[in-house]
Amino acid sequence: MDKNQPEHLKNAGLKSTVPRLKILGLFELGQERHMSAEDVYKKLLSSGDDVGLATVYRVLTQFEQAGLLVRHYFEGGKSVFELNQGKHHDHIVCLQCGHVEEFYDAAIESRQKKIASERGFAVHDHSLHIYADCVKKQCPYKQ
Amino acid sequence: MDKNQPEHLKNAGLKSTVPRLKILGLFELGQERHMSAEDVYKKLLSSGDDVGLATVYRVLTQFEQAGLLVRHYFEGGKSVFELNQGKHHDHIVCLQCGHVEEFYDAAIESRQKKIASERGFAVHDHSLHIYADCVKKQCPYKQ
DNA sequence: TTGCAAATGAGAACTATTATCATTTGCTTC
DNA sequence: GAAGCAAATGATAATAGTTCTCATTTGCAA
Ligand SMILES: [Mn+2]
Ligand SMILES: [Mn+2]
Ligand SMILES: [Zn+2]
Ligand SMILES: [Zn+2]
Repeated sequence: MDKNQPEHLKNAGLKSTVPRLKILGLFELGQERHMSAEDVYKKLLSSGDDVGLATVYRVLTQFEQAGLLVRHYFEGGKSVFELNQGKHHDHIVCLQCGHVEEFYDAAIESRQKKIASERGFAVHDHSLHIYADCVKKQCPYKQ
Repeated sequence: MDKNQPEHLKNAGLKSTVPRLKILGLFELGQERHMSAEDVYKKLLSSGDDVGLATVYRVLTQFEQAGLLVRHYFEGGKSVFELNQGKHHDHIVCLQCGHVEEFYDAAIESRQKKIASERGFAVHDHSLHIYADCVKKQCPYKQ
């Protein structure tokens, strides 16, 4: 595990507490890259860590504001978070199994900037979600 | 007002009822193109029409399933609906005033298809939302 | 008209999330 | 290391958006 976690928190202006370290750890060395608050909460519980759900929500929001995590609003109404690695990307979400795949396309990005500026908008950010079915892949829920 | 509304409903396999006609009317001749359930409910109330909130939600979902409306999930957690005019488009949302502008870009659309199919996904649909500030436009909330 | 399945409306229930507040914990200072 | 204290936590209440339940009403076909 990453011994610099307390530093990561300090650098972000957050004091190093048990719940924060556990949650950051889940993202830094977890197998799941995209997790909702509920996902995080359940993982903590099942690994015996006793963290309140309110704290999970609070910490996720703080991490987002501190730039440690990025939040996405996928369909379905719940926020999903992932480690902020400084590289913007967009997502393909499988409607059968929920599998999330990432992609980045410079052409799409530049078209967006162009379109927005032509129309007199100063872009803050954007979200591009492609909802699809895995056809060639292993999809645990589909066959 | 559109005298063919009952036909529109019939064609969609929905029987022509008072709440359905009122709601469809709001979208067909309303000034607001993108409306949430709450928006629709409030408009009905303020025009003296007594429709239950549950009915509004039910009817909006039925209209979506019937292909009369399209639903979008903008940030903020509430669904927004608009008349389905058969032309897919994406949205720029002003973070100051909430103004929504529509755009369509063939290059972006085809890049998306390409990316998804290269990775073995069969696209159902997608959403592209650009969050921005109106800089050249009239923004009632900004200045 | 009558009959009845379909639709509606009031309110309960549910889901995701935020707010409240008494208790606990991570530093700082002695 | 112990004391002090602001910041953080956790249990739970509250909120927002939406769906469910079920008794009553309505559209429409006979
Ligand atoms: Mn991602
Ligand atoms: Mn639109
Ligand atoms: Zn992008
Ligand atoms: Zn598009």
